[in-house]
Parts: sequence; C-alpha cells; structure tokens
Amino acid sequence: MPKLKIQIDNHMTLREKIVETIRNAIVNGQLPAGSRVAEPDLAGRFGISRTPIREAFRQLETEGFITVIPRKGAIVASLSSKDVSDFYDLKAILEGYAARSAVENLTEKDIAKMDSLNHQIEAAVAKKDVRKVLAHHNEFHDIFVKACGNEKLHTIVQSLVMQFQRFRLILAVPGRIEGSIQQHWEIIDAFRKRDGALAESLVQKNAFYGKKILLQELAKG
Amino acid sequence: MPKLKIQIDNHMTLREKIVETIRNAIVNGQLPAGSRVAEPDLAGRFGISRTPIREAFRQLETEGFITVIPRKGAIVASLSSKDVSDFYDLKAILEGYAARSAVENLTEKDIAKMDSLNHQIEAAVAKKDVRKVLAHHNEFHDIFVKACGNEKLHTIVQSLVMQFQRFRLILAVPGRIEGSIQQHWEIIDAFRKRDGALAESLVQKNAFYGKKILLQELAKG
DNA sequence: TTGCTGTATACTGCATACATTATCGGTCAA
DNA sequence: TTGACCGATAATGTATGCAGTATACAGCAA
Repeated sequence: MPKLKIQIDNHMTLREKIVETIRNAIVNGQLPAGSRVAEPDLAGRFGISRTPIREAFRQLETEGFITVIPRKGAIVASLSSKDVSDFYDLKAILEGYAARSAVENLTEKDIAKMDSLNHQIEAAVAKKDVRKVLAHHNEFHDIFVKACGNEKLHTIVQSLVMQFQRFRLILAVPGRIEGSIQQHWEIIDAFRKRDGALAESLVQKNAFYGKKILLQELAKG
Repeated sequence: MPKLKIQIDNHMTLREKIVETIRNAIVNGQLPAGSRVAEPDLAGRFGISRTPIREAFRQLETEGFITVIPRKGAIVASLSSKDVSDFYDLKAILEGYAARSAVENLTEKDIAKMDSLNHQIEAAVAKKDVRKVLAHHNEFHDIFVKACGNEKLHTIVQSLVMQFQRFRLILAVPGRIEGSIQQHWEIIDAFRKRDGALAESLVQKNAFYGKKILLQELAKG
C-alpha cells in the first residue's frame, strides 16, 4: 500500500506558515511598503509566541521583503524606481539567456502549454481578472526559465519576480497588456522554429517593454 | 564636536556574529559539506543560548549555506558538479553584462586599482598564498561588477561567489592561475580602450576558463 | 507657542523552560 | 544470526520571562 506514504510530512512548521502568510501579504499589497511589522502584534494576531515570528523575520529579511533595523524593528522593504529598473535589466539578461538555452530542451508539450497559457491570459484580461493575468504570465515565463536547465538561475529569477510582484499588479493596465500578449505569440513562434537567438532577443524585448510601462506608471502616480 | 558620533552603534547582535562565524567556517572549509551542525553543540561552544543560533540558521539557510530538514537538523549544503557548472554559467552571464555596462562608468582610478590588484595576485602566487590570491581575484572582479551600476546584480554575484568560494580554493593550482592572470591583463586593456563588447567576451572567457579547470580538478579528486 | 527633559511604555535581543519528535541501542522472537 | 519492536536519549520546535533600549507623551521652562 504505497499510497499511504503520500501526504506524509505535510507538517509545516509554524515559521514556514508565517513566512508564507507575511510574504503573501506583502506581495498582494496588504502590507504596504514602509509599514511597520511588530513581533508582539503579529504574535497576538496569529495566537502564537514571538519565537517563530522572529525566525520568519530573519528569512524574510534575507529574501529582501523586509528591512530590519537592530533594536528598532522591521518595516516592509521599499523599492525605488531604480530598483525596478535594475530588476527588469536583470530579468532581461537572465530570461534572455534562459530562452536561448531552453530552445534545445523545450518539448512540444511545453510549447503547447505556453500556447494554452497565453490564451488563458487573454481570457483573464477579458474578465479583468488582474491577479489571474499575472499568475498565468508568470507561469508562462517559468516554463522556459525552468527548461534552460540551470536551477540556480531559475531560483534567482523566481525570487526576483516574487519580490517585484507587488509592483507588477499595476502593470495590467488596459491597452498595455495586449502588447505583451502579442510578444508572447512571437516568442512561442521562435521556440517552435527552435531559433535561440530570436527567442533571446524577443524575451529581452518583452522585459524592456514591461520596464518601460511600469516606469511610466510609477512616474504618473 | 561632530567626531563623537562616529563609531557609534557598532553593536553587532549575537546573531550577526554567529552568521559570520559559521559562514566563514563553511567558506574556508573548516565545516565540510555534509557535516552536521547541531544547535546545542554550537550554543555550548560559543557559550550562548540556542535562540541566536537558530536565527542565524534561518539566514544561512536562505543564503544557501546550510540545508535544514524539519525536525531533523541542519547540515552544510553540498554542491554537485552540476551546481559548479551552473554557477560558472551564471557568473559568465552576469559578469559579462556587468563588464559591458561598466565600460562607461569605470574611472581611471578604478582601472589603475585593477592593474595594481593583478600585480598583487602575481605576488601572492609567487608566495604560494592561496587565500590572498583568491581575495585579490575577487576584489578585481568586484570592481567592474560594482561599477556596472546595478546593485541587485552586484549583490547576487557577491552572494554566488561567496557560496562557491570553498570550491575555488582548489582552483589555485600551479600552472593554471597564470592563465587567469593573463586574461585579467587583457580585460584591463579592453577597459582602457573602452571596448564594451570585447570586455564582455573576455570576462565570459575568463569564467569559462575557471569552470573548465575546476570541473577537471573535481573529476580528478 | 516652542523647545527641552524626564518618565512611562513598548518593543527588541537573548536566555531559559517545556513539548514533541527523531535517533540509537538493546532485548526478544524467529 | 537476523529482524522487529520498544524504551532511553538527545535534538528540534515553541512558549515564556527578563534585561536593555528606543519611542511617545506629559510637564516645565523660555
């Protein structure tokens, strides 16, 4: 009865749960940048002691989600437009390289999945479901980033994307996301043709497009 | 008397000290990969309680130096040759881009510093001071990576280099390091000529050279 | 009103204590 | 001898308590 072993060790520690909860709150904008996060407050809110909270803080600090000032406390990390600009440059470099490398590894199934995801993005846009748009968008990119075969690169990109997710919520502006969808079709086409250089340049173009729009939106408001 | 404010708040927390101590021990090979690190042991050794140790573990785990298995304990993270290969690929991409971008920002003083450092590497090689060779080597690369202007990229490269430092100790094999020094001269020359494309390709070549040698050495031993 | 000062409060950093779980060794049966 | 079961031991996960420090606010002086 091998089935029984499944679902074993689902026991997440309190710390892991807290990390995910706080991280999600930051990513979704419920905890805005600059807002203070105090240990006793969270401990009371979750009905647990401060110990797992403190350990979660150490992890979130290393991941870059909060900034801890010794003896003063923790605040949600702020990100400047310079940070946003640097992020997109990095995304262009890393995802571009990943696309070029992935050309040899992507299966027909992978490409079909990307095709399907891009259709789902279109559907989510029609329904104005911003959160789904972003989720499918990330899943789309994740396919070829994972397929490049460099796990460390994959981890770094995932971490970066998560950190900047809260900004990208404002990216799903009507009339802008369509451009990104069109670029996705072109990227899929390059993968079908197994054209690594083309895929790389298209993925970079896609990143710079996002950078341009986001910086414009940030400048506005 | 403005001088008085200087040197204030040098108070590192115990956790920070522990993080540095353990990380150094791992980097220098005193704590070999796979060896177990137990909280009570360290607490007794340093004469402190487990609390700061545990918090240090969370940070070191997120940084990738140790692997923690819930309810079982922590071991020093192992790195496969695939990890080494991936690391050098990433180093080539990121440092290559940094070199290309840095061409516009590097001052004459920066370039002079790189020149001086490469001489110091030669001197350290002559004295067979492996640790100094590596330190100067890292400092050399750090100059143009910092000068690229992308702080996030700089942070990521620094973190990666530190993680793989323990392997690179075996890189300073006689007859091999000379090739790297020669490549450094060429890189300096490319920077002097402000040739971004050349600098990028030379930096990438330097990374792949290191990758080749290290993988060969790992295959041997 | 404005600015400083002192006290009170609250929070962080660390230590200690308890609960729970994994590991190791021994005993016993096959 | 081998394998399984079981208890002792030790380590991890969590809670609580205490010391030191930053923040807030009230009171007082100019």
